[in-house]
Amino acid sequence: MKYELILKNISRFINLNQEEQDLYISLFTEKKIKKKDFLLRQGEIARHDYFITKGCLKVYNIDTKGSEHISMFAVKDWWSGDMASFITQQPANYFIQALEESEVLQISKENFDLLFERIPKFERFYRILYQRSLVTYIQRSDQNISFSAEDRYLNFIKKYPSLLNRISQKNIAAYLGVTPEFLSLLRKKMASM
Amino acid sequence: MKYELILKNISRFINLNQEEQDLYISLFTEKKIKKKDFLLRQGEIARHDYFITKGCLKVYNIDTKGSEHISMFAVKDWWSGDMASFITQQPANYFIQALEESEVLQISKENFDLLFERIPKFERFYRILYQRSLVTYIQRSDQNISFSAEDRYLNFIKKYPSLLNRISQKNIAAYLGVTPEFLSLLRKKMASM
DNA sequence: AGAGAAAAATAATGTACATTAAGAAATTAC
DNA sequence: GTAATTTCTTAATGTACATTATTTTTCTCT
Repeated sequence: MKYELILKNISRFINLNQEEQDLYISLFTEKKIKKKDFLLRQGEIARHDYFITKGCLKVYNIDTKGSEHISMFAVKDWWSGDMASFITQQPANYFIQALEESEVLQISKENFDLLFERIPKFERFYRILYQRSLVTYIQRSDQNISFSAEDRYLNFIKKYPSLLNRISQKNIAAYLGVTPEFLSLLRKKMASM
Repeated sequence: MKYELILKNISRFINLNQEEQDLYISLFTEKKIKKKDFLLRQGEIARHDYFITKGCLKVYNIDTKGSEHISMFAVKDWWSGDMASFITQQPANYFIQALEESEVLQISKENFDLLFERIPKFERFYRILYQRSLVTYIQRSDQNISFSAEDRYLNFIKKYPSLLNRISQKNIAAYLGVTPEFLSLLRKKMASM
């Protein structure tokens, strides 16, 4: 069944009875996205938060010089969205674009707010989810500043082993924060060792 | 009264009655730290989480090459700690050291767990607190990879205006991820414009 | 207040990565 | 299935920042 994956994801941190499960699922709608289509663009308001059930998307922004920086890749069983924009309902800083034909479950801001009213247990779920994400992002923010491109590439491979041969080097470079030219050079150098 | 600050901090997101306030405060103990003393060292288990009521501390790690990288400065009215170690009770990656004579309120892991049992509202408090921190760290992790040292310096001044003349350039450099020599050069260059 | 230690400034040289440009290989589109 | 686009590779040159070393300034301790 379609909602198994999201219910299993939730059950990592909280238990829901049947009634709660039904209510929870009723707050989501399904959405299919074709390759290269956008869930969100910089400047729009993020009306939804997303749970990925199939495919792969990238969350990125374009800086003042026009370069693209990928903040995360969202794959099956991951949550994604522009949290700042979703929470504050201010214009988004990020684009979310499908790298493959993908499927997501989306929840609107209204339903997200409703969720906490109806099933307060979800405060706990998100407390723990955010706590874990925080640990990851604190680490990543430290690593981005102190690790070489080669170290970050090795980390990328560890973190997203399934993506290495699934997405373009151009996108990997944009995630690492280097030019595609330099990544190409790096890989050549690493292969020769 | 000593606990006004922390109660006011909490009240940003949840309301506590008198009884809850008393219980909450009973879970903390006060601690004074002399300049240069440590609340935590890399390799130790983080037994406490901290709320700063006075002074200034730095949270940093030492990488494999021996360089120091400052992850955050903790000042009055901020929360601090090594979250990964505190939650998992595994060895810490971070040092927490006082840059000035400081005072904190500390809560133990046991009391932190107890808090959620006794006053479930705190799930909500931390859900919102972590949500906000996440937005900050996602931004910072993106900026660390795409911004120049000069941009990051300007951001530092915006984020910590009170610290600019309070802490050494050496520490600012370790926060920015550059050498003190380069920061000195940067400042000279920026002053002459 | 004065000695010693730590921080900051300056400068020379080195390195990781960017930029630009051009050709080769792989994808996409009709 | 071939043209058109996009991606990848390679190479030359440029730049932001690191490293090392020396001197000057500021802070710390008793």
